[in-house]
Amino acid sequence: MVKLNASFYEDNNVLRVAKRLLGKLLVTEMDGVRTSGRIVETEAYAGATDRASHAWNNRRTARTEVAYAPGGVAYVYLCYGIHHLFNVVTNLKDVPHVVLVRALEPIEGIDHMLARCGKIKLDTTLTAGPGSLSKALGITTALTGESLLGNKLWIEDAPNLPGSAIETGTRVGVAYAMEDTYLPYRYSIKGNKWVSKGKGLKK
DNA sequence: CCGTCGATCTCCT
DNA sequence: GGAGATCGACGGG
Repeated sequence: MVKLNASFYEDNNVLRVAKRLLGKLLVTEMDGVRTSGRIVETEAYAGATDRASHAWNNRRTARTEVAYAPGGVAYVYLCYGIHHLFNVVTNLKDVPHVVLVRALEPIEGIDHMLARCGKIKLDTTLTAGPGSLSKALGITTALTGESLLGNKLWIEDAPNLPGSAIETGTRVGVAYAMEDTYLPYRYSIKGNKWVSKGKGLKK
């Protein structure tokens, strides 16, 4: 399997990256344990011009500074004080576009993932949802800023899906974003059972 | 099956 | 002080 390279992440179209990430393999390897899952759901956050983005209007805080790095690093932040949400930084330096990975289909190291989550049986609660998948793969805010070209956390290539296999919708939990609430920036693999149950708002 | 609520960090969008 | 790119526990029907 081939790791996605810098040029994949430095693409200046965050929507294209979000769609291309569907079907690819998100891998972590820590303490000799490899776990992975196929990406089945993503959301794009278009930085300065996107009111749903933490980096709207080029806002810079300690938390979001990493989103301004060149594409190809992890942006992991704490949501509701508890959940670690994994995002892929895209585009060039100083353009804070990111893709939130919202759901995975578990592939490798399922026993390790279950153990991390205190679960016995495999079901969709393991990795359907951005907080859940981070816990299953052992992703925490300690990994924010980590290169996706390194050996802890990376994404392996897979063929791009045809447009007909991709479901498009509105993003989950962004009702505060005013005119950007209804942007069609959520993508998932049509009919895949590992997609999260989160509902985007309808216009 | 559904609605409610608590957890508890960051930024006030 | 309040809300948030969330989840799971709990109680009622």
